[in-house]
Amino acid sequence: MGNLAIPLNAARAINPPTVVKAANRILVVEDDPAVQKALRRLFETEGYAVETQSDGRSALDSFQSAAPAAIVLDLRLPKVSGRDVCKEIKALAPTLPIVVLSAASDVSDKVLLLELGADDYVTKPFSPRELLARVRAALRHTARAPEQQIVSFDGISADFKKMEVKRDGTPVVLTAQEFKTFQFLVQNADRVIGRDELLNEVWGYQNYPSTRTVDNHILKLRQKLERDPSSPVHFRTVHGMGYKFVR
Amino acid sequence: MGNLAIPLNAARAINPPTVVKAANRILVVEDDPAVQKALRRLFETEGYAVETQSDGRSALDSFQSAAPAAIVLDLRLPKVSGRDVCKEIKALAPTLPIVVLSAASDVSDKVLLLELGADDYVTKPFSPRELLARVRAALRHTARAPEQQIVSFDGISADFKKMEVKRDGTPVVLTAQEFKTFQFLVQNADRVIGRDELLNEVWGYQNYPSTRTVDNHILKLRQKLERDPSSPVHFRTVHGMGYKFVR
DNA sequence: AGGGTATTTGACGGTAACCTGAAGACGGCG
DNA sequence: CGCCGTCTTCAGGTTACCGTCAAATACCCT
Repeated sequence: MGNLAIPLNAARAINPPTVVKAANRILVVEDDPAVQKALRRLFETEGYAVETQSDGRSALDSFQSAAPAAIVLDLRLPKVSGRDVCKEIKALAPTLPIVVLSAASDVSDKVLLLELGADDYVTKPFSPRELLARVRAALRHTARAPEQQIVSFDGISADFKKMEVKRDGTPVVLTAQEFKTFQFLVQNADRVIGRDELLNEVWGYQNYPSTRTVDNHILKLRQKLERDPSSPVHFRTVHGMGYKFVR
Repeated sequence: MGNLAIPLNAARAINPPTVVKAANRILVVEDDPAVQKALRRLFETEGYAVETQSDGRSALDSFQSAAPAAIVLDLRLPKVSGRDVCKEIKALAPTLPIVVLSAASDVSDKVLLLELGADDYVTKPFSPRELLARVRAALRHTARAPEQQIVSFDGISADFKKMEVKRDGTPVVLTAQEFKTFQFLVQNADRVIGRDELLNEVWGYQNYPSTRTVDNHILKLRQKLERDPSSPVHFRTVHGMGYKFVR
């Protein structure tokens, strides 16, 4: 196996017999050398170990031994198309997160990506930060595989997979944004979260609403979930800072 | 949110004797005076301190002494192209986040942004909100230092993520400024910190409150956290110099 | 295209936090 | 021991922030 020039960080990944999955190793599959180099720099400065491959066949050959925590895959590749690479990897390692790089034109149908089994995608040209964010998110999802998907407290129970919330057994209808806000707050319980962070994490990179929007959604959540909305227990506001969820 | 009178105060903000990296100072590099002015207003009304430069050379000359927390950089610049500026700054200060302003045509090349090492970009014409959101996101991410997030001493325990402080197990309520002051002092324990520095770091550079303000917050902290506020043990004053926190 | 729902925006009032200025106490220094 | 500059403390006046509402816009489904 090719334990060649794997960067310093990967030094922990010894242990020949069993293939150890390095927590922060990323396999980058990209044919353009310039982009490949830039991607390597991007991820390495963020503390990831980077393994690169330039075509689909070598990617397929090497991903088992490299045992990355995530794969960044360009769709346009020589030899074996990126799509087939994606499908095949997903077949062999269904939990391994894959983030796809694709030209804007390819993305006209998201369906394709779902078929491929990709976990997320960014379209070129993309902002480096966005790619980073997506990879990190993908890592979070699978790394914390047993991320609490069902929570309950104070008569409220939520199932994030089914997108169901109940209070005292009776279903509560949350809208999309409300639900996302709720989920983010719950999964970051006890932490103070600024409005900016909420806007970035929940609303994402396409909408840039004013901060009043956040307040309104918190208001709705309080009305729907708090026993006494006028004196909230769970959705607390931290003056000058943001909000904080406690159960 | 009409902080229009702020520029006056900013004019008084002379004499940084020691070069301190202000938590929220932004360097704007933009040659068009109108845009420059607009950007200044945008960031200043949001509470950031703004430093401006009109061309690449001065940007490179000044960014070290200005010590901004982030840079907003127009790609089309006189003298030295924005691309080179970006590359060079990234070489000198890899962790300093850079958000690039560019015409749509400039980013058509997928490679460009990655090669430059920019953290994020917005294409002209851009929405002020979007730019703000991206800058904030960039700031938040790099600010995520592996600082000690939980400290305890003498019956006092603090969790900076949760923004919780307890004395002998009972919660102590700190206001936003009090908390920020506390955090900064704790994370710079045993060091004498002048009022100027405190004002820069905790209050930001743009509004320059009278020095009484700092005293007042120290007072509050002593009242809330010291066992005997009249003879402080942890929040010590260094006559003629400033304050110093010891645990 | 139309109607209904979700989301966003902007205004307004109340309230908590903040800043300021003055008066007195303390400390350093001759 | 006395002077002067610096620090502490206190109490309004002012600002900035948050919650709420209602109107405007975006979104979706038929």
